[in-house]
Amino acid sequence: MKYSKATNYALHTMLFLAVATPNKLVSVHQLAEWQKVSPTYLSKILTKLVKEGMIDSSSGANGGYSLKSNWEDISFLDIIHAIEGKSSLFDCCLNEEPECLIKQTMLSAEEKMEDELKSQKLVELAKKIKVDI
Amino acid sequence: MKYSKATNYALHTMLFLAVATPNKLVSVHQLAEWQKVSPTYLSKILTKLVKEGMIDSSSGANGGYSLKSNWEDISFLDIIHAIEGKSSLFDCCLNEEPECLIKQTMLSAEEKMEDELKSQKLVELAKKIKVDI
DNA sequence: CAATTACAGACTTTATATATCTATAATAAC
DNA sequence: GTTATTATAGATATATAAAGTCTGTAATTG
Repeated sequence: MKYSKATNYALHTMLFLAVATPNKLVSVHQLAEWQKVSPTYLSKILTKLVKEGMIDSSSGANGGYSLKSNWEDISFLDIIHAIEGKSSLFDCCLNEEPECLIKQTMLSAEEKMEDELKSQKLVELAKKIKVDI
Repeated sequence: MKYSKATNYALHTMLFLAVATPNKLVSVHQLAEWQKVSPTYLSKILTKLVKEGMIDSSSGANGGYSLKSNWEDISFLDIIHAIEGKSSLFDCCLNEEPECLIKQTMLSAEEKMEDELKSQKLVELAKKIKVDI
């Protein structure tokens, strides 16, 4: 069980936008070159973030992606959910639902991780990095 | 990102052994039929648990699998690690290691889940089920 | 010896992630 | 308006891992 590379790219892109250019537009070409991934593939990932209302996009020359005004509220969990979906990590193989104790246990553990991811805001990491620079 | 079915089978098998027959030997045939999975495939999964020292196996007629004497110490995390491996759920795609803040954040969240899984012992679930019966 | 059971390795199948290719739509610059 | 630039969408291809099968071997019991 691993987080997908798509989640990896999404998180790095969001942090890039938050740190380097919180207002300016950044083209997928730039973002893709930096992360050594193909622009069309990264584009698909970023489109998911657009649809979830985390970033804006504008076509045409000098177009690109930028954070939305409410970006300081965005948590790690928001980004992960946008890419991986929101379904739980475990589903009981048998027909013991909804009483499957194993599933209940797994879900309660998963919630612990999600609580932490929800508390981790993008803006906090961005601040840390800016201080370092 | 999902837990594998193999982890699902392993957890259910361990709970079965803990509840139904904490001492007796149970053949993979029985366990597989109950979970509607092929015996050879389940056998591969259970062999991992044997190698991790969680269960014993004995060949020959009336052979099968049984919990080891220290089974009351076994946690969910132990079983999951035996099947999924122990590597972390997230690896930074870029070469920012070991300072990648994103990775650090992801790992700290994962640890919250693991702490919970470590605290959840198989024996507690077994007790709950026995009371229900 | 014969039946039963676990174990091991090669192999196949299936599903999903990853990535590419091509075409279309929108916008800006000229 | 034309051209260049950029995002978006859909179809397709490739890679990787999970899930499962097949066959044979080893160990134990009766």
